[in-house]
Amino acid sequence: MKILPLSFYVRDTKKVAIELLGKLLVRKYRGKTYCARIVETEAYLGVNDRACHTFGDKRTKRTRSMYLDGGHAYVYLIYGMYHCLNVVTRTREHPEAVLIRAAEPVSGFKTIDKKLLAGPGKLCREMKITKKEDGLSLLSERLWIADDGFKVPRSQVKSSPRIGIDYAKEHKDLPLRFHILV
DNA sequence: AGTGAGATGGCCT
DNA sequence: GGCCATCTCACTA
Repeated sequence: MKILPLSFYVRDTKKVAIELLGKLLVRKYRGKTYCARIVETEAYLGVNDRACHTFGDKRTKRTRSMYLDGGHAYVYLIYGMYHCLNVVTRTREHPEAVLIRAAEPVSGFKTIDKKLLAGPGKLCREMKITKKEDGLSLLSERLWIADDGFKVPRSQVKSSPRIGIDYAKEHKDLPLRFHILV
């Protein structure tokens, strides 16, 4: 069980999005440890990607942590009631990130129902991830991603358009969503 | 099985 | 004031 090092995150965002599939997301909160296998991600490619919060180099209070170096968490509130967890990639000169859209429970959860963490809002709700974790290092004690040797053959990785970004005009159909085929 | 609406709040213009 | 990188439940068929 190897914690992913900084060098994993400071790379091409699309590559990171694909290689995060099958990795273990681990969260420690109030004495409990939640562990889940990542099965769906989306790449957000920074200042030139209309779907990305940093499109046009938009530096706001919300996007602040996207301008950290790779290996940090970017967490934001959506629809007033849900949070979304992103993994910041590349360097601070390239505000890009990977949205963790879904995972499957491995340990620490009340159920191992595969639907439990299917969706970015549910994942954050069940893993107790909120704005408090925004900007947190993924080499921290409370939140990290690990490789337990689980292999995902590239032939099992399917790409498709990203979800819920109809406003992104010419970028809305880019195949930047990745998930593991069942 | 598939569609539609409501909840709800921080942040941008 | 209006928009969201969502989820759930109620409704149709």
